[in-house]
Amino acid sequence: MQILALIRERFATVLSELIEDPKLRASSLERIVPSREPQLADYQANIAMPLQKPLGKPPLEIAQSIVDRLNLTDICSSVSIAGAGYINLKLSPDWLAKELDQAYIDPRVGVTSVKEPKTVVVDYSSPNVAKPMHVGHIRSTVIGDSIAKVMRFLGHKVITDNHLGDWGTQFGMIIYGYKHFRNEDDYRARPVAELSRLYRRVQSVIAYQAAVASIPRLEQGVENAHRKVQLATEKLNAAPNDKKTQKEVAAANNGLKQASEELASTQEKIAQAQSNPELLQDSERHPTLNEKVLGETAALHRGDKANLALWDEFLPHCQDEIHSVYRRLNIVFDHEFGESYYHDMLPAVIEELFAKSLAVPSDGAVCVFLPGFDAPMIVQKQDGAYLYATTDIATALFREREFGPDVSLYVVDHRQSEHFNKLFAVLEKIGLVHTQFKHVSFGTVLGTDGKPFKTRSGSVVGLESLLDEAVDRAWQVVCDPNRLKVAGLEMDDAEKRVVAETVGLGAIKYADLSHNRTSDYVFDMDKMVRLEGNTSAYVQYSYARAQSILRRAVAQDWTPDRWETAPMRLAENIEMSLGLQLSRFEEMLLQSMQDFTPNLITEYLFDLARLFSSFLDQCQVLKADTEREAFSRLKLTALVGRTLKQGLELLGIGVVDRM
RNA sequence: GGGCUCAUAGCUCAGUUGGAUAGAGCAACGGAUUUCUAAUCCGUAGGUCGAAGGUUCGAAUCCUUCUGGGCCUGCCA
Repeated sequence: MQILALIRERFATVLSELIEDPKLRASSLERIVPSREPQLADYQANIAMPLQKPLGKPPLEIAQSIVDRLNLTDICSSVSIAGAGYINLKLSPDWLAKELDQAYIDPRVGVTSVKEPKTVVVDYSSPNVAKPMHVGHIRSTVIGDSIAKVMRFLGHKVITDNHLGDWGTQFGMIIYGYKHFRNEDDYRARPVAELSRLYRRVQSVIAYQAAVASIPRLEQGVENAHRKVQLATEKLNAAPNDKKTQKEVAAANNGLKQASEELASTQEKIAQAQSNPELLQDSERHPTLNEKVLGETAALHRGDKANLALWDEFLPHCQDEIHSVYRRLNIVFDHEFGESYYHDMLPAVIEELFAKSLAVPSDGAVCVFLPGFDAPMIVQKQDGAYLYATTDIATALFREREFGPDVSLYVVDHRQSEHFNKLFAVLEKIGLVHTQFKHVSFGTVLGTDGKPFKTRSGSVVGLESLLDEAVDRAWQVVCDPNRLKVAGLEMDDAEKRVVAETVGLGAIKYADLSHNRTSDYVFDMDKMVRLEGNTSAYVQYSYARAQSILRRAVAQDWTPDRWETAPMRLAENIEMSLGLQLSRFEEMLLQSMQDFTPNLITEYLFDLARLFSSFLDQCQVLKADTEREAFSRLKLTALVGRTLKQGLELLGIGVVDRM
């Protein structure tokens, strides 16, 4: 149901008589929007004011001439002019009720399929398989999954692909660790845990060695910063009132502070590592470990039999682990073409780049220089190894052959935006002009300390235990015996488990999706499982209340077949508001996919749930004055429930009938 | 140095692409209940939209400058 589109059509016929310039007409139509002032209007047209100059008439006069020609009598109960020239529309409750009657008999709750479906590839999640998954992975996974679901629901042909990091340096780490540090018994008993331990062990030695190696550079940096401060201070003494010099001193001091802090924190890391005898011993016995690991990786890529055999052996275990997470999150991909899948195609990529005069040798590496970028895109290293940029090009070429997408989305965090800008520039030069590439970037997941989770440093909470914790807390709140008793819900343990799982996982997903994806977001378990306010639990709870009423209706013999065919009526203001919100479901979905912002969906669902609560507060459903009224309200309740369920489903969040 | 990005209520965040008096949630305060599930509803209070200019009918939103964070910046992904 697209009421806005219908209203715009009506305006379009009028505007074609008043405005000659087609561009001006189009921009005017876009100024017809859902009202920002629900008290005054349902929809508003802000078109008269900007036409003041082009038409050379006062806005109120323009607005009046538009209103005079408009034919909206079937749709609207009132069309009025207000303020500086706003045209305010109020929908007719009778007309809206009929539209909702139509939506009700539609399994898609009134959402039509797009007229021109596009083939859309969504690349999301894409973890490195050998590293344990952590909170940092959740954004790409949850946001990407939701975008894919919504696009598919809207009628597009969607292909999801989990671009697994199954071929990178981390395998060199595990292979090296396996060769030197493995505990055979542990490996046999629990391969994934052992591999993960090996990864961490190797990784921490490399981090330690890198920290030690960086000390001279950091010390030099502090010294340089000192000198800068001295120079700037002397300059300031010579000219105490020069503002530019004052700034220089401040900047120099700031630089010194930063350099000192970096040195101090690195020294602290080293000190911490040195209190760990096992790590020190590893480091002594395996100097320059990073190079050795790169050597193992290079050997793997060269086709070294032993390493390849190990890779073949490790990969299924690693995949099992991440698949168990996806199973739990209820996420299924169409494809999982990991990086390794493209390995054989990489030489051809380099050849093609040379053939098209895009690539040039530089400092022993192969680079693509691009206008507007300081640094080139490096596609082959000095040692001959390929990089993720190379793989990304190969992937895009493969997807072009295989799927021929109109749109290709990369749901990856914002730190890689420059990489994608370069990638898209290269792809265009190669000739992939048919596809619209888009980096759907998102902010960093921060800890409660406000600092980003860093894959390579410190102890990171594993994703699995995080999910466990959320479910655990959901259980404590939702399945509290006192609460269930008061609510009159008797649940066995099996039902409780389902409820806790649904609410707990929903909390994590919803918290993520409800933030504007472009901003950084603080992962705070305490807040998201509090189950109050703008949370998944509130929306899920509203759904459960709706189901409860429908159950009670059946119990008093008001089965759906009796009221489903009855006409809906939007008599009370709150019913009208609720109906209006229901009618905007499709518009909202289209809006949210315009720039791929799922937070519009959570916002919509939260608003819908709140309106529903107000409705239940103000209107009796089962004890309505007349049966006719009760039937209408039952229908409204059912439609709210279905819309909530459908909306949550598009976010990858489930519902339960009782909670 | 260059580039990207962010700054909105005490806290966490929205803000429909430039529209009317800047909105929610949490926290605070005051009301409502023999509940169709109170995980609720209604209300009060809380703001120099980081700062200063500019663009125009109109700016949190656009342009410039400044301040302060975050990120990226040739051989990780």
